[in-house]
Amino acid sequence: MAENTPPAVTNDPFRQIRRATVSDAIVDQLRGLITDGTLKPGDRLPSERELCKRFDVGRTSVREALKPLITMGILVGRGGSGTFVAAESGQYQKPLRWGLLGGMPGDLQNQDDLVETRHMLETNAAHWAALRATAENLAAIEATVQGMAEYLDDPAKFQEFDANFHFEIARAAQNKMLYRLINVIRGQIQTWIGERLALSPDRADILSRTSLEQHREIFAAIRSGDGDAARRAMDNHIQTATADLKKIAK
Amino acid sequence: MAENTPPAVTNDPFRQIRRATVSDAIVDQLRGLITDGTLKPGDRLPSERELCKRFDVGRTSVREALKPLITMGILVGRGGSGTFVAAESGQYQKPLRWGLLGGMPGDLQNQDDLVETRHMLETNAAHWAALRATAENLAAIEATVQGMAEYLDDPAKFQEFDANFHFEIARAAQNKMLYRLINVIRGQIQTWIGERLALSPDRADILSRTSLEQHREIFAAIRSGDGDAARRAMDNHIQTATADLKKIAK
DNA sequence: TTCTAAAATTGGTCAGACCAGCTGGCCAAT
DNA sequence: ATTGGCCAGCTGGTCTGACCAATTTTAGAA
Repeated sequence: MAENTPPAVTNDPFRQIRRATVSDAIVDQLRGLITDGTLKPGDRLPSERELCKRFDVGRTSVREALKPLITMGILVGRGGSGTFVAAESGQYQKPLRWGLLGGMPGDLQNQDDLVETRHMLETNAAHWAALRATAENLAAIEATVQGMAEYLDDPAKFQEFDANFHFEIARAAQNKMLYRLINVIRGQIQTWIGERLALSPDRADILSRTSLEQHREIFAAIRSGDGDAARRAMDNHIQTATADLKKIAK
Repeated sequence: MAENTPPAVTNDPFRQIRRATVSDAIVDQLRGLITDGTLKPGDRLPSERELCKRFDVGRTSVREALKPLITMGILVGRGGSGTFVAAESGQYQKPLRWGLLGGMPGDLQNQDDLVETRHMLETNAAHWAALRATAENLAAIEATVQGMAEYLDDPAKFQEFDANFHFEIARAAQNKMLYRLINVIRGQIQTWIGERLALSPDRADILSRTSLEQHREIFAAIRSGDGDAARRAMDNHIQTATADLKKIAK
């Protein structure tokens, strides 16, 4: 593994001197306003020209402060209308994706890392979901299972409910950090599944039926509050699903 | 948990339209050049004025493309010198931290999520490390254990080797994605440990001795290639360490 | 050759301008 | 009263040109 620059322990008393640039200071301030709730999702920021006057800086600096926040999905700029605080769900997706997958060539080893990490995250999510799921969580999960059953013959719809099933479990685990991770990694997995399935659409049907049965088992375990059973069920599901999809690749 | 906007399944035939901006296109292109290795860490980008001519756009657009990459730590701008590709470790640290911790708010729920996620990541890392550690990995891990033993009376040094112990295990798991996650989360945990330990420095000594013993057990399990034992040992270590630190908080 | 001071280069910032798209109000036609 | 077109004003996106401070390079002096 490359990934040098290990722990990077800095005992150096001569720290780096970095005078804050104007735009970075504005970034920090805006981030603070968002995290402390002064600016809530959907709120509209003052116009750039207005911010120039408020901060007493040039418009360049304001824009260069807004730009990173926009690129990372924390703000959204709508030309002609204004700049708005993005929905919370979008505020972490892009940086997380960049951080996890960024700078990594899409080679095979990487694919394996992805699948393995996903396995770890989702089995644990199932475990915690079994212990913590609320009534609403259970209802939401059950709804996705029913959706899958209903659309057994519509691969696109089926996959949609399949994905939602996993999302709802991640949500039921009541760990925001875990939810975010699964959300992002699941996105990658989903495209991978799509590629594989496109190779032999005829297989999709039988895979779906197996998958549905496994989802039912997972849900049953979660509903019964049995954390270990939920973990095992999810483990079993992911193992077989991954294996099946890899077989298709051949 | 807030985090609404679940899977965001849009069957709406009237999709959102968004025109691409110039700077975003440049961002994508630059990220591509970095990902595919055309631009390697340490490389110097053409000057902004040069990029203007290459892309045939205004300097504003070039700068607004560079700014997000700089803010996320993928590039570093040195005034008077140029803009450079950051070291690989810097390319995922900051984005990951932003995405995972969404600012840096130290609210309680967040802290629990952090500890729980860390537990999941590290126990799995130990498991895989036991199955995959190379001779070099084992040597590196052992070195950190020896370092801890040597600096039992120097809390700062001890913590440093402690942290490196966990980093080396993460590395030995041979999963780059997992390594990055642990790297970032460990950073947060480390500051948390520091805070707690500062509250009662006298406790540090006895905690260190217990910790060292547990590290030895983890290492032994990894060296023997027993994945389950390694997971249990790491689980035990983290559980007790977390509990002890939380007690200090009182 | 070595040292030093000037010149060129670079990122950071500002100001002013223009464009395309959005918003909201006004008004005529229905 | 509702609809649809129209227009003026505002907003973000982009471009240009300029200045500053820090750095790098160069050229000249020793």
